[in-house]
Amino acid sequence: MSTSTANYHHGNLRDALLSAGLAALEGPDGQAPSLRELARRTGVSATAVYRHFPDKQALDKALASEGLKRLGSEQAEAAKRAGGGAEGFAETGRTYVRFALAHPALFRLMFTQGSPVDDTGTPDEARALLTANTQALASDPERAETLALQAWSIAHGIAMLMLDGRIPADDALIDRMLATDSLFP
Amino acid sequence: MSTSTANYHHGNLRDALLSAGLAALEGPDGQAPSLRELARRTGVSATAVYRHFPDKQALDKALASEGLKRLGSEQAEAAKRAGGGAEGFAETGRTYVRFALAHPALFRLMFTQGSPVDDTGTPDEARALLTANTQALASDPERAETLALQAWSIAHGIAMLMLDGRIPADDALIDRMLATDSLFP
DNA sequence: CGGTTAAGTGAACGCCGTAAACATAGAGGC
DNA sequence: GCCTCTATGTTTACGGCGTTCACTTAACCG
Repeated sequence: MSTSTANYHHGNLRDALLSAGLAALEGPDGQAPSLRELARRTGVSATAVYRHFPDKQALDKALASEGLKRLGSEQAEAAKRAGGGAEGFAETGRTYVRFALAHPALFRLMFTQGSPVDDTGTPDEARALLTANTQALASDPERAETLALQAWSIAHGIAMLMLDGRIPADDALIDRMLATDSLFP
Repeated sequence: MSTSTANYHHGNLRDALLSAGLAALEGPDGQAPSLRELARRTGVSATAVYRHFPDKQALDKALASEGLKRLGSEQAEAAKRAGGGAEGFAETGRTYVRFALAHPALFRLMFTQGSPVDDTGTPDEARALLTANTQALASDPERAETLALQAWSIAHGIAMLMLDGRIPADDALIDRMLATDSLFP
């Protein structure tokens, strides 16, 4: 009856759902929102979602992919701000952990969905940064890949253990644990 | 009718549920079992579970706690087999990651439930091993705790990234990434 | 303008965790 | 040996979930 019929054909439900999803993931509950809840918030019936995503997991993957994109750009910006090089690389690590603490539910979602490289073949920005940095910084190019995986693992481990409450989520502690000279000889 | 009335009062439903839960977590689906599914497998109504656990999360916590106990004893055994010392410590790290790969669903559950130190105050064996080893091995005792958290983080990061399919779950790769001399100067 | 199709709807299914009321086995006191 | 009490089960029911199905409606295209 009201003008709300104007958006019966919603215009862009897909984007609206993703925005609502990202917003919900930032909420205080730290819980991934249900499909029905998301539909409710968007003012649409639950089944309408299926016109844009084959199932809930597809929606989650889209959210995860957006999260990965944001992490990558935050890391790139942080590295640039630090002037690149070794200090820039260290900054990508700190940014990784801080991102996880700032967006816990999104960060979890990013990793419980399967790897996003399946379809395109090109890696996300975060991963590209990692390999580029380690290749530039490793003395022995043979060790570059191992170094990359080690650096990723320690940042990811810190992030996860802090998210899961096993380690205090302390900014100074992040710096201390990621101090490169104490880690890599 | 049959002798099945013999276990109407089940004897030890609590333990039966935990066994069924641990068995289900080893299953190929890699999914935590539902409360109802667990009750079904144990041959009992769903609500019977509530006589032994206040809610599903309590059941999950009990399963997680058992998982932590098993991880700790596997680590202790591995360290002893390696003769203790630095090599023993390194072995606890490898065991940590291998445990995660061998019991993915259980390992995940162990960390998505809150820290188990809440009630008793005494840490689990895995954690006790970690602090003992790092205190014994650190040159500077001030750095021992940082070293402990770094070692934990890298093992946990490797485990998680492998479980989530971000890094190939390769035994040789585990060894390479955890090689202590390449990590800690 | 009329018909096809993309994008919405509501009802229904079988799961889930959980609450409430009821039933029974077995232990302990008389 | 009975009676009662309590621990441990059962059935039924509720609301929420993801998903399927049959349907309506808006919008576009020839």
